[in-house]
Amino acid sequence: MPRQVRARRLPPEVRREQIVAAVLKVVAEHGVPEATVARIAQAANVSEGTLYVYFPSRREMLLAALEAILNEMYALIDIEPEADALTRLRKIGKIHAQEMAAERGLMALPWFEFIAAGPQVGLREAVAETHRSAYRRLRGIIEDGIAKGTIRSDVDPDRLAWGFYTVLWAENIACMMGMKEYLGDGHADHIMDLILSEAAPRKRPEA
Amino acid sequence: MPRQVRARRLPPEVRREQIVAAVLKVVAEHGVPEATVARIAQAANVSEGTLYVYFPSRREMLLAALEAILNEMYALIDIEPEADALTRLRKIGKIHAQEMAAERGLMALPWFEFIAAGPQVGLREAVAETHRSAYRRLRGIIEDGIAKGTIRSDVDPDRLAWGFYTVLWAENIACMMGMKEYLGDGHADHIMDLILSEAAPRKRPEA
Amino acid sequence: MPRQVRARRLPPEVRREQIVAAVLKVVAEHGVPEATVARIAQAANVSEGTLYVYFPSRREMLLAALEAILNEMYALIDIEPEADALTRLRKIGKIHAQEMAAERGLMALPWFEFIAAGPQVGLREAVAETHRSAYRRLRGIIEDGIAKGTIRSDVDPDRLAWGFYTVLWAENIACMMGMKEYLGDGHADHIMDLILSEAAPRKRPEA
Amino acid sequence: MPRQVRARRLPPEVRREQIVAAVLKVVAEHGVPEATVARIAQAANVSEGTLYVYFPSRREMLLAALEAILNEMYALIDIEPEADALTRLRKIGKIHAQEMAAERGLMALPWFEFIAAGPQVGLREAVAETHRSAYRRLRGIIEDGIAKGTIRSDVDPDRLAWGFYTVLWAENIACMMGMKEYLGDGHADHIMDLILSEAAPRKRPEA
DNA sequence: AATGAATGAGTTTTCATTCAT
DNA sequence: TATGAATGAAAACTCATTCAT
Repeated sequence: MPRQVRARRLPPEVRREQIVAAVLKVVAEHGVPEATVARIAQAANVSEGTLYVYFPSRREMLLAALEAILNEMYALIDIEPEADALTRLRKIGKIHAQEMAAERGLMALPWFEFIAAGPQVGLREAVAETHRSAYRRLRGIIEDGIAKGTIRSDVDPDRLAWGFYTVLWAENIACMMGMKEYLGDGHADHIMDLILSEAAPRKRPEA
Repeated sequence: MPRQVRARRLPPEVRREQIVAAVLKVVAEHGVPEATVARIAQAANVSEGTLYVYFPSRREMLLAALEAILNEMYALIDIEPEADALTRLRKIGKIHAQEMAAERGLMALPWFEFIAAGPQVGLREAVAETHRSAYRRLRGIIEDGIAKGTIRSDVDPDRLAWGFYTVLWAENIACMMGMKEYLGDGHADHIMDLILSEAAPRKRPEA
Repeated sequence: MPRQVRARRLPPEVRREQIVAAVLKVVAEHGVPEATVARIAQAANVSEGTLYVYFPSRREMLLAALEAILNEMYALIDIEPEADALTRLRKIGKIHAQEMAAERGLMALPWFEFIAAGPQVGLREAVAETHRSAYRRLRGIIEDGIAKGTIRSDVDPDRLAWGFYTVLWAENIACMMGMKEYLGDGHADHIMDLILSEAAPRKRPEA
Repeated sequence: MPRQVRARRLPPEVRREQIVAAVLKVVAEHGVPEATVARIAQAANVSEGTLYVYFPSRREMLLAALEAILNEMYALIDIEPEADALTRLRKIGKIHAQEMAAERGLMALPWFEFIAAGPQVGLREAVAETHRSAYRRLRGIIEDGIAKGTIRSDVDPDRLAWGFYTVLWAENIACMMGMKEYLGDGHADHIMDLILSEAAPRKRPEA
């Protein structure tokens, strides 16, 4: 007869999600190096031993959390899927900037928080892969826009996608360092406009 | 009970620099969280005790290394001091890009490697301050350019300086994650051109 | 990476007591400053890590041990609770003297062994508080005796209690320094008699 | 040409005294466990290396300091050497009590501060020997008093000397723990009177 | 499946002692 | 004689991982 039932028997998938959510919470609050299994267990309202029933190691827990962030990023990218490419890009950029400025949600958990484990733990490669994955999705939008004529046909999709990404990254860094002066004064927005205006079709490239 | 004299007596200043160099080396190789005093001591070829003769704590060692990076950044910014502002900015951008692509020198040790110690250690604030310090220097160049007429007078120096910084940051991130495709294909250069061309005086601001 | 299971799983309370016992043993043998966690772990036959499962710090281990000593002292004070006050005091004094002379049991672990951690650790205050606590209990006996007429009504309970305590302290010091000549030849007993005879009611206060 | 002359060449004996004084100062301030050679060197205004020119080890420094305390105790005992024995004892007791209450001078550095190094360092035995030495001197006064008739001839000098010592010890302990209530309210004085009145010659032994 | 007590290697930091200068 | 840079063993404490229950 157990004195206290901490966690009811739960479907494995649910339990896993519960743990992943806990990892994200702890990482957001304390950063990766301080995301100890003890803290994760507490946040997940589960014993430390249970974590190891669902994950072979702390590293795997972090990777699972990274994947969750990727999905969040996908969700952001897939916002307003019926709009034209440029509109979509602008929308994505705007929301990202807002999230960064507000330090809110998963987006405010900068991806490279995961870089923090050091170059040799192998999380960095995972982060890079995550970025590449999101990047490809983004470029898909651009290529689609070119095909549909909503983006100038002479635009190099790689160039535009990376330009877009440049701003996202800078926002992430600024968010991570708490540089309100960068996030708050629309500097990133300005660069974003500059980059996207290059891609706008018709007439002069400047509006 | 000292058993063995490993390192010959050295002028304190030299030894300090030796240690700082070791810190940078270890951080570059393993990242901040894995930059243990044991590793630093080994890299500096001194005992762990010796480290504490020169620094009161591991944190101070890291801060000293951060300062060295800042000085490197200053040196980069002060390159070609007699040239006109735009030329200087272009030159700084070019060298930074090269260093990042080559993963060479101190510049290739991305500043925000130091962010990796986790939000609670207080290194992040130090990094942010370092960035602000370099930023101000950069803006000084711009303001000087405006005063001398080599930069358009209607340019907002903050906007331009942050725009410039945006690219540096993105390059740093890409370098840190080993994203050769970003660094090698001139994507950052392109954004840099876009930003700087806005600031060029005479004629139409866009080519 | 746990290699070996040294200690079988035990009810937490039992393990805690086991550790406290180990602390007392080590302190008695080596003194507080040399009561290292390594020694305590060895004495308790658990790993050092296990100690920190039950106590947040070495200091807390020492305080727990101090509390155990206080309880022992309480037990001594509460001996023969139905006897009259003077008889009780005499009995307490006698047993204390015996324990000190025999260097036996917890009583032989002088309280102020805990003072030895140095003035800055803050254990001294805890020791003082422990003494005050036992002192109050002792004074309670005396006040009770006065109320019941077994102690002269003109006796100042504080004076008598501190007088009693004076002898206990001296015995402790002598025990700690191994001064057999003091403990063995009844010198403390004599002072104790002197002090208690003052408190005896009726007739002449003793010749 | 040395940049800064810390300590002029000094007669060895003077330098030794300088160091011993530093040890006492540091022990009084920080206690034995915290009396590090670094602190001692600083207090003596001498390099750490120099300490080892005059003493083979930290332990010897502490023992030398203990000896200095013994001399201080001798000086206290030899106060008013021409007075009669009881007067001398009363005087000694009074000054000791004052010093303890005021936490002043070397006397306020309780001897058993030196016990703090732990039972196995061998300082305790040295402390005990110091006490015995002072004890013998004290008993000499008493024996002298008996011979001269200023102390009752039926008094056991050992008993009286130890009784006297009992109070000194208790005062030391109280001082060490900061028990103002004991030191300030004359409790120790009272016991002292009790003990000494036993030794007063003529008439009844005191009421 | 779930637990959490137990582990021990590893972390940062301290400090008595030595010895080349 | 005097120095203080250098040492390394040992201190307190942390934490990912295991496994008997």
